[in-house]
Amino acid sequence: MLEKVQADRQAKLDAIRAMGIDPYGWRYDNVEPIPSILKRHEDFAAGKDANAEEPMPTPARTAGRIVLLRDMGKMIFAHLRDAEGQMQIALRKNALSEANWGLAKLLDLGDVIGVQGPVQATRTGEVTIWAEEITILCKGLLPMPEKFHGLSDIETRTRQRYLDLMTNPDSAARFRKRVRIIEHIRRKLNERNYLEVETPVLQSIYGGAAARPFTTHHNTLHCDLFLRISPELYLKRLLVGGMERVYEFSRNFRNEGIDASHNPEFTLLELYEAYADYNVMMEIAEDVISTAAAPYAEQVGPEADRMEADAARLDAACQSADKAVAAGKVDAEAARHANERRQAEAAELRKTAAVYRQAAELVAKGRVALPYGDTVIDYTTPWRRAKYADLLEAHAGVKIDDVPAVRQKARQLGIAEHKMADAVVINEVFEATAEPTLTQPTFVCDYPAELCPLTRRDPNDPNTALRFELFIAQMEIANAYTELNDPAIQKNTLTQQLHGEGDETMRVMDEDFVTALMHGMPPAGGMGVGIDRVIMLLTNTASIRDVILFPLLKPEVVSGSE
RNA sequence: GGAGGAGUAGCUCAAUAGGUAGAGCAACGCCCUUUUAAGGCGUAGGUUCUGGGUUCGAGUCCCAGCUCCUUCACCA
Repeated sequence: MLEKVQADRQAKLDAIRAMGIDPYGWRYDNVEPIPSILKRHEDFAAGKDANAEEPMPTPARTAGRIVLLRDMGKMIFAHLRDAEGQMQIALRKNALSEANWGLAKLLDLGDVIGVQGPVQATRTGEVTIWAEEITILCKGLLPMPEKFHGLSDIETRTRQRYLDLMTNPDSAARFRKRVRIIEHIRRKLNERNYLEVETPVLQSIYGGAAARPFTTHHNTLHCDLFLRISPELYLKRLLVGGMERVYEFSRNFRNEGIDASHNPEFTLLELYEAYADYNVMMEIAEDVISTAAAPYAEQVGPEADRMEADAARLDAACQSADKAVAAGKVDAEAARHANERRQAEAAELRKTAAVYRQAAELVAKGRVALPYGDTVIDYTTPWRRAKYADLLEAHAGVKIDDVPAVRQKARQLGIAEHKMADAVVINEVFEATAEPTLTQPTFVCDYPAELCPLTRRDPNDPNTALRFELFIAQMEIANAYTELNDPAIQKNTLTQQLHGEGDETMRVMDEDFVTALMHGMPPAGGMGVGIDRVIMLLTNTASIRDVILFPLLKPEVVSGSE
């Protein structure tokens, strides 16, 4: 079947070649983005250009992929989709050259073409390019996924992301948002005089985090190397060198489990600022994320409207299907099945719309609110700052320095505490009791010092480290320290290993890093921000795999490759 | 690694009790110059994820495996 479609398309491709046309096209200049054409026409039609010289209809030239095709014999309507929009084009036998019309009749869904012609609305009001000339830019040999439902199979959408992007505008829009959010963060940091730097992915000593690394090998150097689990120790070396404000959008690799919020390779923004501390990092985190969220908060209300309208449309489709069944035009069983699906989809839409509506109400009051799953996150600054010890006491009912009580609580929670160091037990209890409550943006401040080998201690309390983690929607979003710059203490904490931290996440001594500190690192604040998770939050996406273009999947087994 | 779910035409999905595997879209042929998921008539299209087993007969039941999803474990 697929072979037949492919053969049909190949035959058309050959026919195009026989006409002396290259079916794979060439450079095509002066292309106007489709949203721009639509906007131009809208402005013109609204009379904003009424005194302009431009004659109606206005000319346009654009290019895109054919995503809808209605061949009516001597006239063909098609929809062209480009990177950010979609519009109708009309191809008419009378309006095109003979060769162009011959080409038009050989077009298929999925082909990429260029079009030129006047823009004018149809009788029913759809803005359309009435083509005077078309150019084939690329012939597709394989069929596109279905035009209405698009591609929904999650595995195919991920493995063949190009199909997801070309058929699901929502998915394409999400990845564009990702790019814009990262641009926004970069701009914000540059405005603060930060330098974007690049540090090694291939490292002979891995550090800066507790995680299992991927290992690889360099052939001519005859040595094993690790893919970085964190850029931290390199960025701090730059502080020593006098680069006072540095950041890196750092792809890190951790050889650990995969789930909805963990991908083996992920993007961590790490930044370090000399003469700052973790309080400065809090301000930066708040500022950068809340201002990134702000433009999307404005769209929440309209999106709720759109979802409710879609749900109403599905209801209407159900009713017309019922009528068709009553009139005996449609198979009742098939209609019932289709209606069940429509109703389920409508119910889902309304549920989601209700959350958007709730967020929109907050936005109307001047707050920066976005939906995430079935809750609303309020990003309005300042964000809550809470002490680790206070949260532990509030949610676990134990004081942080009452170790026997903490251990008893751990046993109640089913944590095998007897082999764990005190600090590890405390953290287990914290994760089980306090973390699930952290839905709204919260800086959890001042961690047990033993857990934080790279963090400076509170001068008034050596058991407390000046560290915060930022939680939003129960996810750990950022992790920041007032950085430790005393080489003697640093060397000491790197050699300690806590019981219960896991054998394979050994702290590794990096002698050169300690040497760097001995040359003097200014006091500094540093932070890591889980960029993929920030994107998840701001795009209301439940799985990290949907915000990474090509997340890791197990390779498909090719038959006969053994 | 544990538990649960899914895998049917290129795509989106059906198949009631174990009894000839269907529909829409896409494709192919014909008609149609303002259509909107265009429409009409017709044609073709299947290793039901893979491999075993039970049975007169398996998409359906059993066993093993593969991939994906959810969840738990793991996870700075």
